[in-house]
Amino acid sequence: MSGSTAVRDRLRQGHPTILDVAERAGVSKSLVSLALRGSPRVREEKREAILRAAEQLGYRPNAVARSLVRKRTNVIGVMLSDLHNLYFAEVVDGIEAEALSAQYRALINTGSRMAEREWVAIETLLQLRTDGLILAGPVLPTSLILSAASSVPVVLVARASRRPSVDSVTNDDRAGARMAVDHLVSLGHRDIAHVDGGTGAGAGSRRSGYLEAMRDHGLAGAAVVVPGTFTEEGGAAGIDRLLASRARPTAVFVANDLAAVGALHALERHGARVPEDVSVVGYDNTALAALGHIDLTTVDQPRREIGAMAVRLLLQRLDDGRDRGRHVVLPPRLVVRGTTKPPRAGAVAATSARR
Amino acid sequence: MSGSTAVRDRLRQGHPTILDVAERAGVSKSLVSLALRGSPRVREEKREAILRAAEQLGYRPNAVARSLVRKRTNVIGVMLSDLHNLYFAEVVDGIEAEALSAQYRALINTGSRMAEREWVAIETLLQLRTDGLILAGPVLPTSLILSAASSVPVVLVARASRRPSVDSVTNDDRAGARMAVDHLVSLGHRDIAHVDGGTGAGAGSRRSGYLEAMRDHGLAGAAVVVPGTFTEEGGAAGIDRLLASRARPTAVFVANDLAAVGALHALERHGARVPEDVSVVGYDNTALAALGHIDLTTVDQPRREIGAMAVRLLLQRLDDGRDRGRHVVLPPRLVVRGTTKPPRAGAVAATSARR
DNA sequence: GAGCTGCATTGGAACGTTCCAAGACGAAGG
DNA sequence: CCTTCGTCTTGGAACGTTCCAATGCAGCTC
Repeated sequence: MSGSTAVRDRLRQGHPTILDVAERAGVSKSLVSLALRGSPRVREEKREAILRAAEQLGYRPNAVARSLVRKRTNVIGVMLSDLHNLYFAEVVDGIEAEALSAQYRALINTGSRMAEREWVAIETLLQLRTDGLILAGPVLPTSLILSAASSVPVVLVARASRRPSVDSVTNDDRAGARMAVDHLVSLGHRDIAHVDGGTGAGAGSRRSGYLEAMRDHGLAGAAVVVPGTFTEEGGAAGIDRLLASRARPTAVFVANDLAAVGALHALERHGARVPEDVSVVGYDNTALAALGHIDLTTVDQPRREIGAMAVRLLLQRLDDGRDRGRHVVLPPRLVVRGTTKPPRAGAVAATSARR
Repeated sequence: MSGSTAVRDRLRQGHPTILDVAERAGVSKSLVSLALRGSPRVREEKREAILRAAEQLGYRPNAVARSLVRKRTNVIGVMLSDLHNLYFAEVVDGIEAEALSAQYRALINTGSRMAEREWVAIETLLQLRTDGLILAGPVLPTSLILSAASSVPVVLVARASRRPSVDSVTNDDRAGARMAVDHLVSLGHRDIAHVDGGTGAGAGSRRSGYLEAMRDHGLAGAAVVVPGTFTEEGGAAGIDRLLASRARPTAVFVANDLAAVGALHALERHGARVPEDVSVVGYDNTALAALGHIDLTTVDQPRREIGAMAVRLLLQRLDDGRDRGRHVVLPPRLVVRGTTKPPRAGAVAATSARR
């Protein structure tokens, strides 16, 4: 017995285990396990001895071993398509807060916006046996998402899904786009263009929302959509294309904040002042929009809430055994800042006259 | 034998294991293990049968079990103090690329800039037995960092260290600050103020670099430092304070980009045009600075390289058994954009006259 | 045809936990 | 004095891998 102790000591290089604690406290490994997990049926005196021994040895539970036997890691894997997009930072805040309060940990992995890298990230999380997966803004094909979902609960964030095997949390892009248009119309704008987001997540719905709102306001004839992307360059290129083809509109609704900043700069280049000559509305209310120097009117997505909801959906599948798909759509909110104001009298008249 | 098979099948709910694959392929678990890891000493015919069986069952290796026996997870834990800071996004790119090429995975956890949450994040990674830890911009006390470092190799990013047990990678903040000043001086500025970064990482060195450079240019008398922070508000408040106390300088070096954007806005508020009236230089060259609408002259940190270097330092300890501390300091680089230009003749004259 | 060699394959132990059925022990009850 | 009970404690099995020593077997040599 003391022989085996000697061997343990001699060979020890790594972390102390529950057996080391047991030996030092003079109890069995089982009791150590019980005590460390706070079981009420451990005699007070032994509990103290065990905690003391663990403390002295610098014992730290091995989550790997625990996960193996429990068949649960209590970890939620988060695949972030793009760390550079500030939009996701706050979503992650919501995920972490909600996960923590349910005794789960969130582990993040990123995909650098490339389908292949995203799959590597997901495969890694699956091999680590995370209890559930949150995919934030994935660009990879639905078939791969479904294949991941066949082995673990999956929630999609910022990408819609109708599948019963994959939950999703999105904001109501269509409604948000309508809010943007409604706001501009209420300021007196009628000549409102849209720089769209191409294949970006939610871009299609934002475009539809814009078109619907224009129609509802009787402005279908004034609606113009120019192609763009969710990038600064995309927004700037959209403005260039817009101004090349027609008279300057009095307002532009751009598909997201980053593109809106690009649009702001392009308008400036073209000699148009914002908001005096042209009003600009973005989408997402990222930290960028809130900068004093940019001060962009935009549509806010409840990002923390989106993250928290994603975790809740996961836990419902994990703990309550739900197996029907849930697709939550959260309402956005207009945030009025400095890039929108009523059009100048002349501009309005011109547009009215044209109709 | 077929009895136990039936039991396995009936009870199967979770993931298929190596045993399921072995059974289906008609070989032992050991051979499956060998084949899946690409050992050359498995007969071709069996290898194919095994791969086919694994494929059909949708087998996915259990990294938890593997880690337990190998006593290695091949995972590098990354604790990010703040996801909202774009500075770290690119550092993570470097970390991921370098880790991937060395067959490691990077797993990220965040601390929300609160020491307590940072410790939770680190503790989680330690319990998961990540092979090494990269702490990016941690705010927690050195004692805790040392305690983590006693059980696993730790590299600090964007926080200097002199300890032998903890490696670090930083940029040469002092040299970067000098570059900023040198640039302004070479444009003809002499009245150059500095809005500092308070307790932010590197802020102290940037301040020293500024003061040294001013002294070296014979401008010690013109040096002014006003307190700020690494935030937009910090930069704006710095400008407010600066202009309240004295005549407007012709140039300002602000401790980081975010604060510089705040400064830009504050200067605008005070009726000073940038760069016509005042030149502004930031630090970090984050994505923010590159926005066309902001176009900030700034000092670039080689962020990808910093991340990659952090991984390399970790691997040296892990694989080559290095145990002396290494503290790498990488050179920054000036990026000239639109917020700096020579001072107007009058302004220079005024300052010169004053001396 | 016995012994050797080398290759392909195998079973068992180990990793550090949790869980479970069962053990030890003293007190209470008959 | 023997049971029974309850409380606290224990050893062994299991989780899914990897690693290692050992086995089987074919072909070769003498």
